Amino acid sequence: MNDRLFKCLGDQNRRRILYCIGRGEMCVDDISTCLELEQSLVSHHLRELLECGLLERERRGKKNIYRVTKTQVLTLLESAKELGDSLKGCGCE
Amino acid sequence: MNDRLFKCLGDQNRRRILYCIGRGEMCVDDISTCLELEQSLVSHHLRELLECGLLERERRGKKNIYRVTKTQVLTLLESAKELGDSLKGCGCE
DNA sequence: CGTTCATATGAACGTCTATTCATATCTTAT
DNA sequence: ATAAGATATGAATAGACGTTCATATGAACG
Repeated sequence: MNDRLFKCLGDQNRRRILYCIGRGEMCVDDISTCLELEQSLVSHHLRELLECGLLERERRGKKNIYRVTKTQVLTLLESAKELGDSLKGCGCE
Repeated sequence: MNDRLFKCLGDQNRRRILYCIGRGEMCVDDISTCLELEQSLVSHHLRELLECGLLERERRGKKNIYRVTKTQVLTLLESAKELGDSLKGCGCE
């Protein structure tokens, strides 16, 4: 268990998407242009994040708006970043 | 960046190894029998954890002793666990 | 030195995963 | 109803990853 969460966060583009949305909300196209990723690719990743329960979706007109449901994931990413940085200067690139 | 760390923690067996060693130290064979994993497999995973900088190795006689260098990773695993649990009851299995 | 214990390494294999391309779906406006 | 905008979906592909098996390495000890 927890495997899916880690696998989900294990992809850089998905983490970028989470960071990008942050505590606000965004539609697919905005994320797509913001991160310079293909719309289709973003959609696929959003689906995974959604199924993991990290995001929620809301229809608003033509657009689908995404929001981070569990903001804990942002702090988790932050701690991971700190840990990752502290691993840099120890012979392991 | 940070990609390798997440990928590393993305494997259940590697997380089990980290938990298993915990704040103590263990040799390969102990981990192997403790987790009921092939010695070879454990060795491969230890190598990855080592290269990520999460573990350090020490030769002691015939044995190789492994230790968790960055205990922050244990707390990180803990927070991830909590987050993962909170994701269970929201329609996403 | 040869043997045994403990571990590392490399090749091989199947499986999972990210990405792309093409197309379908759904919504609003004309 | 048709068209255009916005997004989702499915197939296909290439590359990465986890596991296993067989073998190599290294240390201690007779």
